Amino acid sequence: DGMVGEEITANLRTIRSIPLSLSGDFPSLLEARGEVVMLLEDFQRLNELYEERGLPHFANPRNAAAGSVRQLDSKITAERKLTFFAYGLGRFEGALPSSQSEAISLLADLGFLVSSLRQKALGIGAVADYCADMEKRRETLPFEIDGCVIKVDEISLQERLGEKSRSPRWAVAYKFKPVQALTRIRDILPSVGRTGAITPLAVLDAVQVGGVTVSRATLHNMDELMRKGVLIGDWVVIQRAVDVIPEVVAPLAERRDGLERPFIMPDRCPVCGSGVIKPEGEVVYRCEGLDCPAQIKGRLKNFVSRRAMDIDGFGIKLIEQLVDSGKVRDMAEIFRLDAATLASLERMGPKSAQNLVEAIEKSKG
DNA sequence: AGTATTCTGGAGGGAGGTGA
DNA sequence: TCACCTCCCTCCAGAATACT
Repeated sequence: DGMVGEEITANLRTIRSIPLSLSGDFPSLLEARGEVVMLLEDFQRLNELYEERGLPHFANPRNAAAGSVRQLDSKITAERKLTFFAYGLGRFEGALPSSQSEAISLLADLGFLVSSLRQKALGIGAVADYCADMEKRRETLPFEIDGCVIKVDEISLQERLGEKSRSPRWAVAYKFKPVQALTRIRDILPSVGRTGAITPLAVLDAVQVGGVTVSRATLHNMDELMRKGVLIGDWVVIQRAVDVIPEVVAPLAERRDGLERPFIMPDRCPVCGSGVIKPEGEVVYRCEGLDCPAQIKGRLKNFVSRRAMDIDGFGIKLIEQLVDSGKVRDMAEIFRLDAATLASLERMGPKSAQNLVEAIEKSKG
């Protein structure tokens, strides 16, 4: 996140397209930004190798590349064969290029691999043509892509445009149409989140979409479900929104056989049995229960996963046990657990329980 | 009024813990 | 030692909410 992260230098040194020394007239300080990818050819070869070794296949190049970079043993990373494409400059000391395209040419001169598909386009028409052309050529490329990045070329204009909190205003992604697939909705379940929001969740017949097995998809809320007109038992088109989140696009009404039935929002929370209300002006239905285990677990999970508390090995499973046994309803209560409960936790044995006990003892100090 | 941020959902895969 | 399990992290759309 800019402050905390993983040390992957040793792994990156195994990537051949990252030069270990720069060539030509290089600046005194250079931060090369880019992307690590696994070429389709290398992905296929890797899976063949794993096949020979009797190991499971990798599902897709993107996750295989992400996992390879995180390896603790760089020998494994070296074997995976990754490729690095440089696409921009970060910190820099020296004669700064005046445009994005010059910056990329500079990176190439210094010995970095840069994309040969990049192109300068004058005007939005040329940009649109380029994107359309790339979408056509998508299947023939040596790596998977899901779109194009369009950048303002002149650095002075980039500086005038500035940045938003997480992304610059001078660059935008154009995403291709997502890959779609057909499957059937087995059931729609009401799922209770940490805020009590009850979300209709489609349980699907598992189907492959863009290198991933999809078996569940959120329908967000009742309005969204009604707008799409989805029934339990429907054949539906699904897609991965921008290649990540599974989404139900639309039902195929012509495939209905009359056995489909609508999802009805329960009037009692499926987890705690409390009433379900739809607050005025809101889209979501909510569980009214103050002690709803689903909400408590959700809140505690969220709290822990955001590392608000620095307890090593503090397990979600342990939280669930504490909530299920009725011993804990919020974070503060964890620190007020009585001696008998702590003792029984310690007897449970798992390291996470002992870590928790230790953390609580420390907090009392 | 318009823009930014936060929250929520699911899947894949690595790391590390657990138990036989 | 090995198989299995849990957890974490990442991605982004849509809704709600916060901020300018």
